[in-house]
Amino acid sequence: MTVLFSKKCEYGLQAVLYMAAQDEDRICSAEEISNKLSIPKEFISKILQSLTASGIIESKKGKTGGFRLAIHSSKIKLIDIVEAIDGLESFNSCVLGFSNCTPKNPCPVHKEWGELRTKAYEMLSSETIDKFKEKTLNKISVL
Amino acid sequence: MTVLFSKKCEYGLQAVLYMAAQDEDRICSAEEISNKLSIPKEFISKILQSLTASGIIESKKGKTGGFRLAIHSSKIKLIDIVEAIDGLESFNSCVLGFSNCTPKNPCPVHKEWGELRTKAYEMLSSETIDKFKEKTLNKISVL
DNA sequence: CTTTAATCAGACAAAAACATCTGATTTTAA
DNA sequence: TTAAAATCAGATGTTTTTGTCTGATTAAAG
Repeated sequence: MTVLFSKKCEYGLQAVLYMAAQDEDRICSAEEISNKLSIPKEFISKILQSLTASGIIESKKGKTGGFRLAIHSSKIKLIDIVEAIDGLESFNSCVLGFSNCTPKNPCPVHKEWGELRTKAYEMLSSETIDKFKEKTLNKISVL
Repeated sequence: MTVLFSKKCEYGLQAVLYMAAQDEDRICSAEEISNKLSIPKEFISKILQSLTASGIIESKKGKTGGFRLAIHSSKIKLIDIVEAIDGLESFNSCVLGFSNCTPKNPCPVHKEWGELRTKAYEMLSSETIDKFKEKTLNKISVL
């Protein structure tokens, strides 16, 4: 199979976008996120826990507990979520799997792939997630 | 982790590029490929078997047996190898993992990601692997 | 105070990906 | 003719990823 992000990361991205699309300060339970996004509850719970540890979201314990953004959506980029879950290694490793792939010892597609990778990185880091609020709401409404 | 191609696919790409960089019609054993590219022998053997089944390479059995391209390197593109091993599904599925991600029900990054995906596809399908011969030889020489 | 409903921590289980093993068959060459 | 060296097919084993379970803790509300 070919994948860009792990399932964990996909789910994490979805969940954070979901929370960013809610009314400010509203708390979402893991169960709500699980239901709305069709993600296994126990699995998304674990992912939300790790995002809490990363400081991207914060949790409230006890009855009426749940999660919300720990920082304003105008300060969170998609790449921050990717970095917290999958790390940034793939933006720095050879697409063909060759070791020691550097400008001095490039793989056959080094230059071309490097450009693409840079564009992907830019896409994930140029906009903050508040920009996605409306699009996220539209998407969620049809799930 | 974040990955573009599976390990199988990376190894397959490396192996086919390696064979394409050899003198025409020269046969390479799985062991040679394993040694030169530092890929576990039994694993690359399996991958070579499946590439043989796909018709990209051909095998010769018995002593002095091995593998070579089944078609000229001027007719093989990287995407053909990717398709044979990983399939093309990822070029047609949502980067955020949303279901039913279409122009009508786009995910928040649908348009931007679509453009990148198209560029990646073009990179893999625009050139045939005979173009990579020299670069491959250079790369292999330092492994 | 007790019940309820949530997160949290860590163990456990299942599935997929990665890798290896075994034995059969094929072919070359001594 | 036989030994050696290769592919082939299928089973098996290992590791990583994905997903689940259990019990503890926390906090609100009856």
